[in-house]
Amino acid sequence: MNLAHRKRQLVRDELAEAALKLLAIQDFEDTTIDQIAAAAGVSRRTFFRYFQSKEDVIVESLATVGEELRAALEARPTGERPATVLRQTFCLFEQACAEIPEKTLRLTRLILHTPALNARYLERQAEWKAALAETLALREKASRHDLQPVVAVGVAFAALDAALGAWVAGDGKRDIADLLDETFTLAFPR
Amino acid sequence: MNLAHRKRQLVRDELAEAALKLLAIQDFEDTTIDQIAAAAGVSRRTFFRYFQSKEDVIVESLATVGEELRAALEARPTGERPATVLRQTFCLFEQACAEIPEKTLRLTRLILHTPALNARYLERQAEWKAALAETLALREKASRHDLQPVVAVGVAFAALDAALGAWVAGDGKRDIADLLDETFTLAFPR
DNA sequence: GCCGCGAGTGGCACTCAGTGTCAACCCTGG
DNA sequence: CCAGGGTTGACACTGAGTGCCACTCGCGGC
Repeated sequence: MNLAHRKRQLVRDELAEAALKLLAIQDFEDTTIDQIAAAAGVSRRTFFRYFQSKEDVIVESLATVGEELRAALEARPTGERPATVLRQTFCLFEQACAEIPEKTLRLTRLILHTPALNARYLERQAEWKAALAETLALREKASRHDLQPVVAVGVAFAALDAALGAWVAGDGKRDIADLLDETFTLAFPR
Repeated sequence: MNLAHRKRQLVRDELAEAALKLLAIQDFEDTTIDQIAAAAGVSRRTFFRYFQSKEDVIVESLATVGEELRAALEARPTGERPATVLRQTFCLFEQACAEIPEKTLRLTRLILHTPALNARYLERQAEWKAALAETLALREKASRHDLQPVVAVGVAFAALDAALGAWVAGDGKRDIADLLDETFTLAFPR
């Protein structure tokens, strides 16, 4: 049973890697699923047994981020002001950028510069926002329809977007942690 | 020449109206372009001469908002702080919500609740953000890579998103201007 | 060793979005 | 009357995504 599971993971990784290799030499729009499947040595039909769409091969790497963000937020000590809680929660992104910088940079640039991928990313981000707003509302004991947590999370993601945009614009030269510090200070003054 | 132009506009409106009528009775995903074209009395091919995609029939109504926002921002008197400038700029949305509330509410709910439409809307929003950030940067005489205007605009849209979300969640019962005041106060404290 | 069973796979056919092409058809101006 | 651009419908085609079915392979039971 565990062997079958690892075999599945193998094909999955093979497909994702084949997609990334193809996207290094041609545009996302020009890349067909037939090409990706052929490069991974499986049929087109099998591709769709692993990913729901062409975009998912790339964006799939963000699948677990939502739960990780929620867990990171819940782990923060009570009493911290929302701005600090959210800033610390976003340390999650710093880690990815620091551990494998060139791959993360390439992937981030790809997602931000490809309309179809950007759309899927924003879809994911909307889920993260909802999850974090809910968790933050519980934390702050806000009433159900209080807009404060929703706005705070939205502002935090505005800071994240600005920081990531500047990060790829500067080819990853500036430290993402510094950029996040700067945008958070601007977004949550005082 | 002007007659031909009005004829074009007629077909365009017919298609948009047919789409809205269909979406009142069935989901966006279940609605095919054949259905919309047939309802408007034209061929499928003609549909694509007026709209680039199925989503565009709905989102097309937002086509001019980008330039309108930019113009509204440029019209604000110098010396106003960014938070005030952006709040006043967004009065544009209040007008639409006030003039034809039930149609705007239906359209907004549709766009926010349909993944494909939401994706196109966010794409548009990204363009608006870029335009406003550029204009604001000129206004504030910020240096080219200053993050302040980008963050300010992002924060403003976080406030807009929260307000619009609450507006449709409350079925338009609460005044959108009040909601924007509330979310802007939360997003730009002091 | 054989049989059955479930999971993974490939192939095929199908729908639907979106695009290129071409012939027919206005309307308008000369 | 006719020559022109602009609009249209029909057809064919690619590519995304889905449903279906037959095949295979590894496994435990008999």
